[in-house]
Amino acid sequence: MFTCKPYEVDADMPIFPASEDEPVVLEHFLVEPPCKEDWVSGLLDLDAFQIEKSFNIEDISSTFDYDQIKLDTDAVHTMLPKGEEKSLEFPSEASQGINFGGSEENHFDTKHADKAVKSDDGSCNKSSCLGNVGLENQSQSVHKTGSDEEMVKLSSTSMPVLNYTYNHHPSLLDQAAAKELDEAFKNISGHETLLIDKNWPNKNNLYGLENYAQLETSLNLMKFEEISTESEDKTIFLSIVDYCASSTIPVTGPLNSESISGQQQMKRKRVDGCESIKTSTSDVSKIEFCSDEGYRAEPLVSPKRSRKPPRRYIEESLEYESKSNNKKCGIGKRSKDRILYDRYPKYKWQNAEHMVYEDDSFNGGCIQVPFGLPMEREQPHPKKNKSSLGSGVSKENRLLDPSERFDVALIVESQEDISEDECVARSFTAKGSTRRKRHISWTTEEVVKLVDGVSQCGVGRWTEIKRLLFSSASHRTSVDLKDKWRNLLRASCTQLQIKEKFTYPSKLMQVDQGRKQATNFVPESILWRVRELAVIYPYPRDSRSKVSCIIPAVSSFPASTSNALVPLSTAV
DNA sequence: CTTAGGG
DNA sequence: CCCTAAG
Repeated sequence: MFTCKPYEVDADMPIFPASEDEPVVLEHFLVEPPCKEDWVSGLLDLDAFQIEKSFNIEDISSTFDYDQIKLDTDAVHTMLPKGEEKSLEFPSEASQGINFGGSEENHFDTKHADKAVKSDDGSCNKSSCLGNVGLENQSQSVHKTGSDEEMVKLSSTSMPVLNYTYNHHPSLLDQAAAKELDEAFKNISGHETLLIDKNWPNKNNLYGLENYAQLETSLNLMKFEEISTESEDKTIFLSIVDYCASSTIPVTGPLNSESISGQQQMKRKRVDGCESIKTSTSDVSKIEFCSDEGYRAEPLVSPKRSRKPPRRYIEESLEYESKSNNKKCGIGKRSKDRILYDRYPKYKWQNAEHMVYEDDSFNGGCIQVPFGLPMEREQPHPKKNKSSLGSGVSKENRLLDPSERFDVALIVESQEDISEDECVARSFTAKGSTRRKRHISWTTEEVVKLVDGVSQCGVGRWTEIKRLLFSSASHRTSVDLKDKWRNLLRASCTQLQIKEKFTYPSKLMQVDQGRKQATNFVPESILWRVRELAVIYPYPRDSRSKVSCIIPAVSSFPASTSNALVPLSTAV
């Protein structure tokens, strides 16, 4: 409907139905603001401009918007009789106001357009509305000054300049308004410490200054023609729009994509406003064109832009929720955190990335991760996720249970438990968070199977063994097998070594039997077998060394091993 | 992805 | 069990 045309085009635009003056004026302003830099130089103390105070680009964008809004509202409020305030926010309202004519004064921000329209529309307003005209003008002026401030802010951010601007049009500004503006400015921008793109001022200030000049011109115009005529209003509006648009441009350059997106938002809003306006009068539409152009004048309308929360952010928050819902695990968050922290002190918690979320910059409406509740860190390597997902159920049963460490023996592995764990695990692993897999102690049967598997497939062929013998045991991964084998190897080594200290025969066997019952102590027979297998299939390195140590022992008990081996493996 | 190895 | 490196 209303396509925004670059304002150069506007100059040529045939679109000015209303009064001839307007086009002229518009052209005037649009094409070339009178005495830009000279004027600017005169107005601003360039020296005062401090490069150090250059802005944080991001801040600029945000502050910019905010300021505008704030300024508009505050200024208007102060300036205008009560009841007017309401209209400020939305163009639609403004348009209505325009149509009805009565309440138009109220709609400034939406802005000048509204005003202009209104003034155009209802001539009555000016006369009848008190100082409506006056007010409007004032408000406009205020508004402008506000924008001026912004300009200043953009350019130098130095208060002196601001003051200067205020003084510059004392007549136009209500002091109270000025104060408020000032305060608002301070509060908002708050930080004088600004960011610093040292290049920024150089590049952009001129531009801003130009705009500023334009503004000034418009202001002057207003001044001179205090009794605002429609054309004037429009011109003013245009100039302002112009200013906004042009001012935004330089900002965008240095700004990153974020700012751009924000501007887009603003643009959208602006369009809305324009539409509403357009409905009211053709003149307005014209104005709208000017404003709409490729540049975004939005800042006038748009509320403070809040950053879109990063995707990961959202995910995390969601995950957090899901976690909180997962109470069934009975895992206190605290304990979880503690364990996690213990386990992954380095990259899970200390990583600065998460700290970012605590940054103030996300104040806006974006989703925040609760500070007190550290999110689980995303797995550094995608590998983890993949493995858990890829191997199907293999790793899913991750449960973070502090008790797991202690009462291992009490946990009798059962498929039910596992499945339950799986659910839990999935929710957690979705994010790649690393939950420690629930400890499921190896049963003797499993050990035997493992040993059998090793004897069949050989050491190191863990995936194969898993496929053949542990396909049903989802909770045992090839890695687990490997680990277990290693443990068995060690156990065999140590246990047998210990054993050697005793007089060989039956005594120890009995002891082992007793232990076996208490804990899941691996039956010696199995250990023997393990050792034998270790000899046959030398386990990579350390096993070799171990085995080498052990081997003599094995050789020393050849009979027992051979005896125990066959029957036990099969029997157990 | 699979193994080997260190923790 | 976890994590990482290496192939």
